[in-house]
Amino acid sequence: MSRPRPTLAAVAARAGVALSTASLVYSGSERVAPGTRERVLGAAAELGYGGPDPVARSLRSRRSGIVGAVVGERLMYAFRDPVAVLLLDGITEVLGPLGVGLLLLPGDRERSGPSVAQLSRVPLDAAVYATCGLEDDPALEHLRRRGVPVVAVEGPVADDLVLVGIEDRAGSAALAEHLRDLGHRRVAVVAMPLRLDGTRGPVDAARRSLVHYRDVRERLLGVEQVLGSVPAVEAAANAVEEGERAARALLDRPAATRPTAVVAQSDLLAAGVLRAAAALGLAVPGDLSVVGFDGVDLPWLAPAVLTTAVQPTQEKGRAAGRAAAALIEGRRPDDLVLPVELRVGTTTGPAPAAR
Amino acid sequence: MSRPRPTLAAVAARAGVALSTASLVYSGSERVAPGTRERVLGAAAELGYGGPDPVARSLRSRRSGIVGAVVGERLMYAFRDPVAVLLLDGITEVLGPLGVGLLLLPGDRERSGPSVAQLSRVPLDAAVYATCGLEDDPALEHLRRRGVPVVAVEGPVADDLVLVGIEDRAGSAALAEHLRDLGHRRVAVVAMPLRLDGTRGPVDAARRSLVHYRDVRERLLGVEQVLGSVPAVEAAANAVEEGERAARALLDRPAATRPTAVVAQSDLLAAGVLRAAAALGLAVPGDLSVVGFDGVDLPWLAPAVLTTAVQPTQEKGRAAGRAAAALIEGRRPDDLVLPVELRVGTTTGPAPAAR
DNA sequence: CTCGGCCGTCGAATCGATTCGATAGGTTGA
DNA sequence: TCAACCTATCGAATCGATTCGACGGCCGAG
Repeated sequence: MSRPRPTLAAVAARAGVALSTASLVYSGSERVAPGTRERVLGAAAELGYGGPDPVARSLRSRRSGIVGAVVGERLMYAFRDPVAVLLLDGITEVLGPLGVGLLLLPGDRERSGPSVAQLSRVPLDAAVYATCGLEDDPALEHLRRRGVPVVAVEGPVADDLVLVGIEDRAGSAALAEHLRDLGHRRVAVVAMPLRLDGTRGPVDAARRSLVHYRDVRERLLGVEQVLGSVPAVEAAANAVEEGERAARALLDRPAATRPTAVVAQSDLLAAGVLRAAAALGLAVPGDLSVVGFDGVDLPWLAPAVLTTAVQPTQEKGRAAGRAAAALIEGRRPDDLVLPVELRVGTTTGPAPAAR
Repeated sequence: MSRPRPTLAAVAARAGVALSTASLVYSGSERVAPGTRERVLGAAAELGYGGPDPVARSLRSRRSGIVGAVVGERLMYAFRDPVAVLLLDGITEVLGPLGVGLLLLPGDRERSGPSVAQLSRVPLDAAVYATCGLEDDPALEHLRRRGVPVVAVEGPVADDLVLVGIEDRAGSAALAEHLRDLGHRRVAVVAMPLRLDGTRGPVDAARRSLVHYRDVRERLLGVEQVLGSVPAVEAAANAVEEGERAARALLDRPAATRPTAVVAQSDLLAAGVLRAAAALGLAVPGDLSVVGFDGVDLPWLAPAVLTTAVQPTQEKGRAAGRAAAALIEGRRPDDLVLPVELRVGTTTGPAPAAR
């Protein structure tokens, strides 16, 4: 057991062939005689040889078969978000059959990016900024120097990155128009975190200027483009409880000043808003209309159907996977922006008559 | 851009030192003169050298800094389970600071294990069977031949694996005792999948003998050990909807033959049972008591508090991470079984009087 | 003034494979 | 029968670092 693992050289020696011939057997070359092949495979079996060492193979072929997924915060938080999970699933769906594995690169408690120390020890063919991405992330600079191509999903924008995104702004605008057409005039936004520092509460101009996430900024702009400036409350995380908390701050006041509609920047936050509304005894959509964003499956919302902008999350993941695969092969794929679709559910209705 | 990346040799040449000296600089050795160090670092900066190639480094050091996480099914299913997410989070919490990355090894549609083709291309220092693990998984055999040490969390049991688990049986037995003490005599089980083949429905002896998951088997045994043989319905997946579906089959019948308590093998399934009960107009715990397992945070269950066996999921993950780290260093850690704790909530009560 | 020791640097072997050009042996056509 | 060709196998260079033993020069001690 503690014996050193046999190498291909040992196998070749045992089979009585040259190292290069044995290698040919494993690389599936046609140019090796059936008898020889069997002899090599036989020797390998006898020695308990488990196949060519991936590291040595990578060294020569300049390819590790590993793509890094930068998820930006602790897994337990990142994966609470169904969008992140679906996205990763789409990526692996494409990469898996190609024999490429996905390496998780979570940030730790404090920083939002992965540690450069870890990054520099891991052989990456490409990296995907999956759920996050500060535009001044030091890890990004490191990847550049290493020559690791990067796909950014809703992430940082730069010329040397391939971008896969969705119509955040248009989708948000469509939701805002829907509310405007229903007569809503007092509309508020519950925003996803503008940056990962645990801040929550009303968003003022100063805070507003600190937005680090592209999708957050775009979704905000989409609403403002239709409704003008609207009050916004930031959630400390993209999670149901945070949505509820933010919504309470917005809704726990007399009807005359209370918003008649809330635009949550994600379905998760919208679920929280619905819970807050229920807790405060507000009827949806009678007293309050609520919209989300993403179109994720929230089974426990039933029978309510959330009005939201449905994005093709899994397809976005597949696109990111395809982009990474292309980059690995040395191609440079085009940026891609996927459409979102307005889904009108049962959580929006005409604005209550002004009193 | 398309220029080949500079190598350490190029940096050394530029700095006018030997390759080995340059290497010393990057390996943080004390035995290099400050002036030399600066000259090398300066040359590296000028050339845009991003640090030593991880692959080459791994080849020599026989260490890749990568641990594989076998999650057994598609990510989108695996990560719907909060237990899986928390477990992985615990693992990365330990491994991350050690500079070790976690590589996801999902199964594909059909097989439950990762493909050997993928496995054999990836440099692994160790592997963790995280949420799954067939005892006859071909991937396991492959890892053995490759000499990759394996940590099994609730997974396959074998002498050459390090096991990290919880008191599945005792926890289940405690739940069963709780129900027995409350006077329940007609108790049914909603079981997690016995194996990953999409089967759902009543579990007969034949099916029962096919159980491939240790935790499922143990939890079943725990209940039987207290209550004797009880009817069980298998869910096709560990998910809320599947729990609901299984529970409907169990509960949609006259009160005289309906179970008065349901033991769900996970909190997710228990949530489904609660939904089924609500849909059928059954009061909990008046008409029906429900228990789960895991102790995960299900915010949308509020204000109900699920009676369940709370396992230290995250600590289990940390333990698995520590075990993997130990194995990488050549140590052989002991198996570990963590305790679970009965949490009595509001979903269990005295059995309804027999009519 | 000289010798032992120490510190910083260098050479060379090594990790385990891939891959291309070369070669030996056998076949085929003229 | 011999040249021309194939084909299966082999040798050797290569990927990019790490690491250990050796070496040269500078210092202090005798």
